[in-house]
Amino acid sequence: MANNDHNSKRIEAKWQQIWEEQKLFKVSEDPNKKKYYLLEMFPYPSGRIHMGHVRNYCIGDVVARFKLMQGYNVLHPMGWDAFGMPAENAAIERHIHPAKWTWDNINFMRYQLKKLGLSYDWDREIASCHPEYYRWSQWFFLKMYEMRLVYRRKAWVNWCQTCQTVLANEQVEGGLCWRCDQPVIQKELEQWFLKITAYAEELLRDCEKLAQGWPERVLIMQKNWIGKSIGAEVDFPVKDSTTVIRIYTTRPDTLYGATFMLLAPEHPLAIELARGTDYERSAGQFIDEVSREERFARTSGLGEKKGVFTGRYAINPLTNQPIPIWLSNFVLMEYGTGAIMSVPAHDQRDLDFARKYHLPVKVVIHPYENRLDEETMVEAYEAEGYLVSSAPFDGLNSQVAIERITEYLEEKKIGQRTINYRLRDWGISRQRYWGTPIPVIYCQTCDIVPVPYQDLPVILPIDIDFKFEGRSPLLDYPEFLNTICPRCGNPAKRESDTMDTFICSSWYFDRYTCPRYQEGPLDPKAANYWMPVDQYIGGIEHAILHLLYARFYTKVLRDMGLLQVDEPFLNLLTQGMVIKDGAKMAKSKGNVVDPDKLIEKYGADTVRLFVLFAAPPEKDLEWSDQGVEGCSRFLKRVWRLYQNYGPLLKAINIEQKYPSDCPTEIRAIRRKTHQTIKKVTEDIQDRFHFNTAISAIMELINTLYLVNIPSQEGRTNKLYLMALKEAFQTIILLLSPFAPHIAEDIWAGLGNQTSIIKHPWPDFDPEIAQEEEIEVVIQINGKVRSRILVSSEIAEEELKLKALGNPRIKEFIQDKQIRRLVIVPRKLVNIVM
RNA sequence: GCGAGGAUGGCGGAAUUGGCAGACGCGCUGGACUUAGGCUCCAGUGGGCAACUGUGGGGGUUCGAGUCCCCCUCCUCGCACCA
Repeated sequence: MANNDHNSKRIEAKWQQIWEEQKLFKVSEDPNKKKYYLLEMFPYPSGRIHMGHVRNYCIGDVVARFKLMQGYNVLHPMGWDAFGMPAENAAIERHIHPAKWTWDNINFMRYQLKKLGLSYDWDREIASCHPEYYRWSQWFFLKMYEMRLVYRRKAWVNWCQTCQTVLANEQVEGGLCWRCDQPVIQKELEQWFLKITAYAEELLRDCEKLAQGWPERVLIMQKNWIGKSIGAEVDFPVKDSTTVIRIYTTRPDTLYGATFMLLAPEHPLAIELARGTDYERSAGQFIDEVSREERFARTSGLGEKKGVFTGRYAINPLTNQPIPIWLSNFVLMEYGTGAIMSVPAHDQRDLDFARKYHLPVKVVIHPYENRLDEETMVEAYEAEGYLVSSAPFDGLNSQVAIERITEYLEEKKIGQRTINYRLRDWGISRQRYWGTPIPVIYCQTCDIVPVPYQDLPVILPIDIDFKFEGRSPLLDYPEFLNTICPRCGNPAKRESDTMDTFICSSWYFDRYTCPRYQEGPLDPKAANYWMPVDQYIGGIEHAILHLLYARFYTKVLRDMGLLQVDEPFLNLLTQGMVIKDGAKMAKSKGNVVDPDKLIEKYGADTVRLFVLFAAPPEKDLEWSDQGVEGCSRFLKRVWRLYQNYGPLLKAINIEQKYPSDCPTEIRAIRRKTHQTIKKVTEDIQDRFHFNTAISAIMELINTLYLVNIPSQEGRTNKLYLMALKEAFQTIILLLSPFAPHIAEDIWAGLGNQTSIIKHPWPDFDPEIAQEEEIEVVIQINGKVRSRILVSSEIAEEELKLKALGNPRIKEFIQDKQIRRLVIVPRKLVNIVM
């Protein structure tokens, strides 16, 4: 038994301890080495590691170990995204203090991660709930306040009643809270905002820089989220009044077709316009009604389009004709100017509205191929065409007209070219306890006073009477709330809201470069040496939220002079989900596989190997217990080879040169060895296709099982043993990023004194890898009819003769006419008849 | 509706540049070892008795298509009144 089983528990514990004692993965800046910053998304300490984490971190670990062996100075850190709601929910449900719950989880999960044998520099570990981390989150807040990138305003916010807090737009998914799946309602609150919109253009533009290293779909999602649109703002005077209403449109070419105007019910002029008209009451009722509507229903496109007449008219500034002003629920106050001109002939939403309320439809653009009928049309014509009923612009192409009419508006000073973004400023206030306190003081005389830098961090009190209910306990904790105004010295109140946790994850990768730095948030030397992250690995679920915020922070930190990069993550790998029985592994579905139990049963090496072998990283991974068995079996096969021939091979010195007239069998072993190095190296570094890399290693093992195992005669054949040792040693080296413990143990067993990670990644010799004989396919009319073995250096002419001379082929050809002969060197000969 | 990705044996997946479809693993079948089972080792394994046929379906380009082009079906993901 002992011989067949490598006793994973023993050797894994042994090597993990040695790696830790020798601080093998500890790194520092070294200007003489090429740096490589490899990062996986840090986990939320929810309690236990799940398979998604295992997959994420194993993928990263292969890359880290591979780069280490290639001689890079590799930064590979780990930490904890430790603030957030689940800690409070656990507190409420189980009466455990969020801090205790969080730190217990961190300690357990760190222990779990260490059992996987991951190559982290644990000395750089950070936890975002630690005051030495969040003090700098507060520092950034104050700096951004100085830079006028932070502001406070009353705003309608997404409110989750279950979580008792505000959600950013990005955290509302289909009208439901991203965390608890409960409906989100609207509430008006005083909120702190970060001005991410100030960077909208740069965030959009720099997507181009990421096109090489990021998945296209992530960039598309980001671009859509930023939602740039180019158009014009146009002033419409209100009839019988001095008031002017400004609208935003992307289609100035349709201005002559505007037959009515729509205002958002929240528009400041909405109720004012209706005042004194016959429609005042119905308008008021309508505004009231819409305010109670769910935001999701209103913005989903599925809700009913409703409206009400204000009783007033605006003057179309180009036609000088009066058009009725209506209010409608589908116009949003937050976008553009909160008012639109309606061109029913050329906008489907407007057409639906016009037909419903019997408002006029006026065609101003005809397609080139036919004419529209405004009386009967049910589909708005939104595409390109030529202008009609547009006085001086008639006949113009609509694309051209956009430019011309915009110029005309600017000339007449009734409008201007305008760019709008869908992206809104980032509301960061959360009415929760377990988060970074917002470092602000409210004073009756001085109003809003930022906490002075020297008073940071504003410590989140831990020794607090936690009431275990939804309301933030800070609100009932006078020792925290009551303070002195730093400006006038009078009693004042602290802000009791905390920051959105996405703040923590927006700069943690910067802090890893200098985790214990005291003089400021970042040590410029370290940050500028390591940043940007060369490879970032994580789940696709963060495609918008986290990645956009992190990009935003990077640009802000650059503008503070703390960083020299524009983008934080050069390359991004979004790994697929772990699936079992056709569904994502989830507690609620009862299909979770516990990594701990698997490690207990098979060892970390097997678990690592399986999650890397079962599918390429970007695809979903279908869990298979039998697949795990297969990987375990493979490692045992490696171990058995080592048990049987390790001592023999250990004694062999492979420094000696192979003579040029090496026997065929030896050349074949060496060829396979070097082909495998080539395949594994390229699969890891060019494609991250670890599944095919592993299968190549399996092939080499299979080859060694089949070759003539050293008999008595073989034992004296030095060259043969050298080739075998070269092959086996190569297997161990190539396997080491995937299954590092068994590799390390065998490596030591082969007589090596230093860790395998210190050994350079093997190089392949293209000449040795080159096939001597290749099989060439002979086709007749594209169908394979025969195969011949030829020298890989065969001349085309000779190949042709061999193909035509092949007996089986001769039979097919007989005396028929050959119309064409296609020869693909080293691949095939196709005879066309 | 718009955008992106996908569909290959019984299963997970290979095929990187238009050139032998199915690497590797699982499963299955047979053999060896064994009192027996398991483990292990070896061999076989897309379908079809065969000619042949086969990468979701239909068409096309090409000497040659899983791969390129057109049309269609289904699946997954993202966005979805942003004027």
